[in-house]
Amino acid sequence: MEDLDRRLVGLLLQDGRMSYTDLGKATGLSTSAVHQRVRRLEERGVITGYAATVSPEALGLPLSALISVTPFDPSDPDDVPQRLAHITEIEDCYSVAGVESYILKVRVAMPGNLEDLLARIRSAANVSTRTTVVLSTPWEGRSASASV
Amino acid sequence: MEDLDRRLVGLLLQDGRMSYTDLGKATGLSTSAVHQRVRRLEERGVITGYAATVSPEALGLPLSALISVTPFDPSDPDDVPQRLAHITEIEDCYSVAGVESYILKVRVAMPGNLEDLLARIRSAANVSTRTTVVLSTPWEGRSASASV
DNA sequence: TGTGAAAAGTTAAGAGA
DNA sequence: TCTCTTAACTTTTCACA
Repeated sequence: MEDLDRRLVGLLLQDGRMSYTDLGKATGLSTSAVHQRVRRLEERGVITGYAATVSPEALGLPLSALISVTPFDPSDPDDVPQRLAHITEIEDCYSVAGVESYILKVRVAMPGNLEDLLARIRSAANVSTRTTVVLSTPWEGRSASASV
Repeated sequence: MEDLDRRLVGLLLQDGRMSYTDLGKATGLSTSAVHQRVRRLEERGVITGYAATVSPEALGLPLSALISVTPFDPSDPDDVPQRLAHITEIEDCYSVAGVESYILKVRVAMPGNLEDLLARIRSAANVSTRTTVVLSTPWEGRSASASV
């Protein structure tokens, strides 16, 4: 990928609503050249979409936790992600190389909701869980990709 | 927060570049009413920004890992996040209630870079680390906030 | 909080190098 | 792959309910 494309991606990571005109000013390209390049980045799957970033606290979800998930029965077919997909509190789901099989990141309003959520996770996927509560978030979503 | 605001936030989580005109059509509001509401959501800090979402693989960072961080010397002043802030590979930094003090999510190009990164983390913050490699990501960034 | 209207700015698509 | 052009659309601001 070209340097110009990298710069466009970097700018759009910082401000996903930046206009093609401003992207052009920042890169020295014409508006339509920017437009074409961004469209190509989208088509190639480098840019997969655009999203508002919201404050979970402001939306009433101040409590985050990381949950390690281990299947009870290792002989079960491993369809844990599918079994958990409908649970909207689970923001991220990683399959990992560790003592656990999966690590989930969840957000809820308060401790009672976390208790309830854990019960739903355990019964939906037939797993045991180990939960680590997040006390504070020095930063999040800083796009390591920005370093590219 | 009102139901209309929730719907606007939900729509902008899904498509952060949606026009005010289209947001108006989706909510039944006039363009300028949408504009005012979105501006207020931004001012109140509910919407904190907009970002392109990119594929880390397409950017050449296919290897993710979760790193548990524990200070060597518990009597040290705890400024681990500040000491790590300059390391751009660290996408998320959580302070947690567990045997470890922090959990980091990082992205790198290949195993060698992970080795190098761990050395930099340990020496920058005077910590020990325990690393869990991510094998696959069934989903990520699904905005639990969408459930609001 | 909302509306509608008008000016200023942006996007999208095509022709041409 | 770039620029330029032009029509269609979107944003922004304002007066007013």
